Amino acid sequence: MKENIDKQLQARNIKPTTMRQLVLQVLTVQKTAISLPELENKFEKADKATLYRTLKTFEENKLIHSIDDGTGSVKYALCREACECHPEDLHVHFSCTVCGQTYCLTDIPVPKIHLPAQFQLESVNMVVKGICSNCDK
Amino acid sequence: MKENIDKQLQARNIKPTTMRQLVLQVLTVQKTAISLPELENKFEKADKATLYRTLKTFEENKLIHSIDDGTGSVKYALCREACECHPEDLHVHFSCTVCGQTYCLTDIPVPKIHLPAQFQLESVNMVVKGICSNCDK
DNA sequence: ATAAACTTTGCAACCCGGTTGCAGGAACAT
DNA sequence: ATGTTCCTGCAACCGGGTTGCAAAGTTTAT
Ligand SMILES: [Mn+2]
Ligand SMILES: [Mn+2]
Ligand SMILES: [Zn+2]
Ligand SMILES: [Zn+2]
Repeated sequence: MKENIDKQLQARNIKPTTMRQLVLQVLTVQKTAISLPELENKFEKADKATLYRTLKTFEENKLIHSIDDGTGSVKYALCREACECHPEDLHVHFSCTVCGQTYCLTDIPVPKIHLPAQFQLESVNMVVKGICSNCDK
Repeated sequence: MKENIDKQLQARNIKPTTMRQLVLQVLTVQKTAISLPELENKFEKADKATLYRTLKTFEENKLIHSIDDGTGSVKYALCREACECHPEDLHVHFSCTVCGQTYCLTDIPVPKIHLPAQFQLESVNMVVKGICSNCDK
């Protein structure tokens, strides 16, 4: 497992420090996207700023992507191995209004949009809000 | 003009106080979506809390809709006259990474998404980021 | 091996958008 | 006129995010 973690980091040109290994471990176990405050709570004693910068580093190197789900805190989730976070790589996200979980709908690509003349697309954030399958029962 | 402002308020069952008339006036003139801090700056001396509650009232009564464009502050824009903010009523938004303006692309409806089983849709926030026609020159 | 240079971490402080409690004032109904 | 409800202004607070800085750790050059 540790092996794998380090490989992932190296594949994205991120030096495998202890802190980064731990954070990536959490992100790997995690099934839904996680916010900075939530990440903080996963550790007994961890510094917000360090975690913050760790996430920034991960994001810059496209190990993770961020989702603004409108809940007030940005969430983060692992990218697929080959992801370069280009517009074609993007998928839809789902934010549950009951449990607050945010899901990567990796099978659902963001639909192409035909923009008005002279508008240039760089990226898209598409978040569906509703009730997730866990809360639907 | 004042006439019109009051009519719009009454059409949404909002009592036309001075504050509300002024805010709606600003929102009507405004061509792009506006945030609470930006709205504050449109007035010499205005109370943030009052403006905040005014926007909330407007939103609850579907006179305006909110857009979370990921810039850190929620933006607001007028709804079309008949808008009920149902999923079918929603349109795509565009946030310019150069000038920071957020546009309502009212002609571009949010594409229908086929969610996984047991996921119930309530609403959608779709924001395209890029360079707007003004900044494209 | 030692020193210099660079990177990462931890702590504290700060910024800012958003939100709430409360008291005074305006509008409305009786 | 009196009571009730709604609106406004002020102040304080909250929480996520961000930064400066010095200590600790790592890498590179001598
Ligand atoms: Mn995702
Ligand atoms: Mn809009
Ligand atoms: Zn749920
Ligand atoms: Zn622009």
